[in-house]
Amino acid sequence: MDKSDVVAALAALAQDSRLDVYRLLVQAGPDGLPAGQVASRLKLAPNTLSFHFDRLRQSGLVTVVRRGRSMIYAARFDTMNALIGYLTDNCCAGASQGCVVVACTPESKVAPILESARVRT
Amino acid sequence: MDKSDVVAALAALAQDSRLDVYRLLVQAGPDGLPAGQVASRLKLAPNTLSFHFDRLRQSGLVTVVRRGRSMIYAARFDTMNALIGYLTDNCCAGASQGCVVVACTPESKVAPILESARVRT
DNA sequence: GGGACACTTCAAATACTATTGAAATATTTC
DNA sequence: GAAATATTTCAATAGTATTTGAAGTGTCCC
Repeated sequence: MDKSDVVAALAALAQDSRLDVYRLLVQAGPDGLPAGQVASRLKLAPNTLSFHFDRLRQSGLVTVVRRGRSMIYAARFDTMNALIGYLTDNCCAGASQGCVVVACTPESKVAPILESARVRT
Repeated sequence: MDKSDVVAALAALAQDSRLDVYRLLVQAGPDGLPAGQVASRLKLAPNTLSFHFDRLRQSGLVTVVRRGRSMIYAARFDTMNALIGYLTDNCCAGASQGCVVVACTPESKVAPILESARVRT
């Protein structure tokens, strides 16, 4: 993850609605949520939400797959971990004081859908 | 740390120069660096840098104290930890899969300067 | 106190971001 | 295939951020 990716991810998260969306997806876990459910929970207009999802997707923070008429968005934990790693990297020039690194690696409970699941990153 | 603080901190970090500045301060550790040294290392105009420091300070990511003619800026590790905590909070609805939380709590090697050290947060 | 040094503040120009309403696309159901 | 559902794309507008040059403030040293 290079600097421009990090800036893009931070910029994506640095907005009220998107931060809410992202956190909702983080809490939802690897199986994600359909766009409509995010829209209704957060009371966002579908076109506005679509714009925000796009930012999150372009910056690598979420993935999306189509399932029927719905678009299922899910948080990318690898990106979140890389982001945090970048921020805390070489903290205090590597001094030994308690700097623990985060690692979120949850697993999906849903079997991967192979045919209709073309993931757009 | 409430949502608006988190958005402010993320927005502060979501900018090329500021991200560089912040990381430099994180690596420098709790004793910080004088503004001029940051300016020369990152090749930034002093007024531009001052603007960026202000953003970082307003969002609680850095502190500043005057030492003689210099302004010493330092990263606030408590804010960084809170920020990361917010992002990873309730990850996967609290599922038990390996979600470790970060904690950076380094200590200064410099004895606190009591007279001239009015910290502006 | 006068000059040099280290930074900050101000004002103006330019560029980016978010939101809205209207129209378009993909998928399912009848 | 037409209607309904779920979501995206487009165009316009209003608000916010970054940079630059010029001027200002606080501190040290003679």
